[in-house]
Amino acid sequence: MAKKLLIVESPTKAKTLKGYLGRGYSVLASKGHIKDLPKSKMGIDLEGDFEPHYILLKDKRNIVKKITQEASRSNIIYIGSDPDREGEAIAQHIKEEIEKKVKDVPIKRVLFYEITPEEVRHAIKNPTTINENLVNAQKARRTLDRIVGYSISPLLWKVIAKGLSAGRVQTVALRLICEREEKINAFEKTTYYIIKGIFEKDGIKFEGVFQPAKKIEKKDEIEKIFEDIKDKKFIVSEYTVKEKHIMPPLPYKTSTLQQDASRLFGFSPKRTMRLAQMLYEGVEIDGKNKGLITYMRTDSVRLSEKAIKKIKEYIKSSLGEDYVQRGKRSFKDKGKNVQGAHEAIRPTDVSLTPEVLKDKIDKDLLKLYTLIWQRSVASLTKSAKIRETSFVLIPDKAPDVKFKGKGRELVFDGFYRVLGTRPQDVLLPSMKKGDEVKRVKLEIEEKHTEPPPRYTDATLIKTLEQLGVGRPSTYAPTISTLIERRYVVRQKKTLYPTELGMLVKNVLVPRFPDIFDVHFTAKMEIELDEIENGNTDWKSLIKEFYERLKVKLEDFKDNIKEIKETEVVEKLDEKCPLCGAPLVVKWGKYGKFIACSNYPSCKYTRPLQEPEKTGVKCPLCGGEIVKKKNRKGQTFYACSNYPKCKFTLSHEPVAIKCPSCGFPILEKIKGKKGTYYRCPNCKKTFSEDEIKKSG
DNA sequence: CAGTGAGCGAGCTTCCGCTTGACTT
Repeated sequence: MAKKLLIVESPTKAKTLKGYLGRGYSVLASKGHIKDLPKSKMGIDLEGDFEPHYILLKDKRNIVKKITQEASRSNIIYIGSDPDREGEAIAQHIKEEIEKKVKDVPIKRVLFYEITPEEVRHAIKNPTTINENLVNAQKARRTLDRIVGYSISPLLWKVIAKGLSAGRVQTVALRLICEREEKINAFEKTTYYIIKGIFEKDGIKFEGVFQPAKKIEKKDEIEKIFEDIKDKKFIVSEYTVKEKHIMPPLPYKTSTLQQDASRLFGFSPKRTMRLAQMLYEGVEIDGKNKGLITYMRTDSVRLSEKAIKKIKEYIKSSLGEDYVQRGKRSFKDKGKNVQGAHEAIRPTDVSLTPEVLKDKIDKDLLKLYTLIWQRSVASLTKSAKIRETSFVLIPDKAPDVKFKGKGRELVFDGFYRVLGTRPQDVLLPSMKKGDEVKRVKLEIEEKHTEPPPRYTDATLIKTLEQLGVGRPSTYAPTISTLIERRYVVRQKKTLYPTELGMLVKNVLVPRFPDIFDVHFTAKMEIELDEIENGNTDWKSLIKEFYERLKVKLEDFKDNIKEIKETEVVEKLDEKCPLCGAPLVVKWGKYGKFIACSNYPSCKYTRPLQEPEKTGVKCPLCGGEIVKKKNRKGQTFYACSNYPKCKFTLSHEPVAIKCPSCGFPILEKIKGKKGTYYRCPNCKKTFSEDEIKKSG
């Protein structure tokens, strides 16, 4: 019978700990939060004391039951949820639930900063109590997010369409994407000119470019310079050689892993996380289950002492002493708490090289694992060294026309050897000041200034992280939400705002400028730090926040009609065929539609775009068959008399009589082996040849 | 492989952050 109970968040972690602690311990996982605000209502007394009314999550009932059962059989209970704000709240909630059922069993809080037998033993030997300040900071964070989300989203339902949403994180992400689009639209392309030269010395050709500090936008201006120098001698006026060290990259954390997986493999953040989770939970290797990487939701780039030692040993034995990074590398991330809940994302066992795992795990898993493995090993490999040479050439008697260029040579590959890539060398001849070089070719090149690029998953996540908006567990879901709400579409890797996304951003940002300011979250974090340090009372912070917000909410509500009329609904020149009132374009759940301005007394509506006609008559009612889209965006064909007539087809109809049963139309189906036809009535299929023969 | 689908007008939508499953066809 187990006498001690330990509760952690992740089931995988629980399994590992069980292995360390052995008999005498029962280890259970809460699988994240067990309590939260109710989904169906605000759950906060906004006119009272702002205490959040957390309820037990439905899908955690069984887990909590198991925890309390096990608790009643234990002499002592340790709660080892993650050592951070959310983890502390989880600990508090677990404690509350246990205390409802089990009395007189001591409940302790333990903090694991690392999952190693020594660290775990140390943590259990030094238990503490729940840190109320951290719990309060979580309450503040949670209530603020709920208040923002649940009081602003309904405004969108009233003004645009039901089902829409707004939030501290998603609306800022949307804002970034939309404002970038506005910048692109406002961008004015300018043309400017440079002169590119190919030179030669000692049989080596190289490139130098004349690019004046002030851009030359007039063609005749550059032509004048060109004419002036085109036949002149070119002399080396400057030549410098520098050795530079290139630092190895830091190990991966969630955000950087998502960025690279997107950039290199085109994986969406969602897919990356699914794959990483599989690597974390473990893969069957030679009949044994083995977790291949450390936890994948982390904002830390710290590596454990033990891991550093192992990886350095690996580097020494595989690449030699010369490649092992000396001294201790600081993994500090801009003064952030290095003692966070998790390590960087790294392989659990560096000796399991990608080569070893080849053929043992799925292709995509191997791709991601390779990335993680290489990056972790590279982070402890020596810097690379390059020799960089830069030169300036000037045409004879024209010292202002400087042709500049750079050469580059990798003299020590260092960590590049682990990554399997290296910067391309650019070779230059040896030169010294005063040398003359041979002019091979000079030409004017037209250049254009470029607008800023649209965000991709990778660049959006990078920006959000830099702003401190969102957490490792939310980067992927945030982008998914924007796409689900139809605020944003992803094409290839690029994120484009939709018309709806722009509308939502334009309605919200000017009316709630501080909340949807890109720096709001960073400011909030400073306040939360004060709560965590015990310097601020969380309730007064939230009260003050809400008092300010309330004014803006009221303003918005007072102006709903006006906002709708001036910013959302578009008036048409057309009159309603039923009542003669003007028609308008409104927003619905599935996009825009045309409706009568007299709603609700007149209920006339029609789709904004007439569905495309196929020219084929409906075999049931004689109406027209039109091309439509279902709510998933897939096309199908249906009778234009819907809902009176419910005839539908999944493929394009053609007015050909079925050779078998005489049904008036056939479906044209594009299969893998070519096009064939099928009768919707008798279901028989016909090849193109058979159709031609039967006429 | 086959084959469903659409309503935008009265009962519900929505937030962020922690973590992983699963009533059956």
